[in-house]
Amino acid sequence: MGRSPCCDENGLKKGPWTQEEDEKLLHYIQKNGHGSWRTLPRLAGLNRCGKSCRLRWTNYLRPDIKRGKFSHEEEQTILHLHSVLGNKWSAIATHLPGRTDNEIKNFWNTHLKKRLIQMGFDPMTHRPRTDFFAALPQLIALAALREQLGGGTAAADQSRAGAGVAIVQQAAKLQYLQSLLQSAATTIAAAASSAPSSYTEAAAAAALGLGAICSPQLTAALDSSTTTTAPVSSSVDNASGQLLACTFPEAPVSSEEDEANNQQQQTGLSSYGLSRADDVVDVFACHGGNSSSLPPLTDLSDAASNLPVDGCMRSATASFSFGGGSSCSPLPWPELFFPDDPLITDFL
DNA sequence: AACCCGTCCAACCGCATCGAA
DNA sequence: CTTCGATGCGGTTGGACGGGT
Repeated sequence: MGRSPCCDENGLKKGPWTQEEDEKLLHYIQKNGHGSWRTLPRLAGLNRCGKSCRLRWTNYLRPDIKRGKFSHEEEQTILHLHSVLGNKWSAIATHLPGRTDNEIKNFWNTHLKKRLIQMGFDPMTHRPRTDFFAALPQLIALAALREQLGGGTAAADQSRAGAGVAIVQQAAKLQYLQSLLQSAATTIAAAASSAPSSYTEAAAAAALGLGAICSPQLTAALDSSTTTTAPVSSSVDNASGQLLACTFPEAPVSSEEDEANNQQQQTGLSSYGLSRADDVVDVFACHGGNSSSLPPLTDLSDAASNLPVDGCMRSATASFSFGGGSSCSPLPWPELFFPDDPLITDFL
């Protein structure tokens, strides 16, 4: 229970390791193994605490350490495993031979986390963040429009009475809806274009779904290159929004399965599942999967169950419920613009 | 050339966990 | 069962470095 006092001891060197120290440590471990880290520094002739020696060995000197940039596959593995395991860096590291937990942690904090945030994903939950401000320009414009059209006094209303005003108001409402939907679809498509492939299928599918409502052109553009029965997860090409096949080379299902399942159930961490087929794992498992699949990582099944049978669309759309949950209104303050319109209110 | 700022990453710190006494 | 030492793990820090102004 108690804390190790080793690093509190005075007189022990701290800070960066010198080449001489490295050589001593490497030499000793190669000859004797590390044995007890506590006694190792003394036996190896190092003025360091055992903890520091262990860290230096595991993170730097170990001969099987892989150096250099993370490959795309490694990135995908990290993203996926993090969505399942959370910040269990050591557990994640066991699936990436030659990579240390420290290295993965650093890579996550400096690259992947930021990228997810930029894409509008919550890096902890791997779910889209609610961003009310995305629709703010439309809200402001519509508020101004509404003010002009019918937001004034009763007298003013009377003076504008007539079918003409009503028609214009309806047109404004429709414009508002289309504007918001278009904006959402475009945002998703843009996010997908810079996304790691783990995320792009959901984004593309969600954009497709929204596009179907608001923009036939966008829908056609996305749909023409979408293969809804693709056997593996897909990604969206940066330039064109085309869906590209992308396999997932790790098979991270292991002893952590139980823990992962628990975590999924507790937090609804991810919008995608995990399935296995001949050492190729679907990042999204949105095409049916098989019996060994982990259960869905999302608690958004309500939203998903209302959608077409296509599994991909289901999981993807579930993950892109813009309100941040199935029970929330996906758009901010609908009552502001459609106070008396139950249809619109329900829709929103 | 000097400064600023952001990024990267090795290393540290402190808590958690495990196992032996 | 309790205590305590050893180790593991995750969060955080701080220095090196590079690019921009």
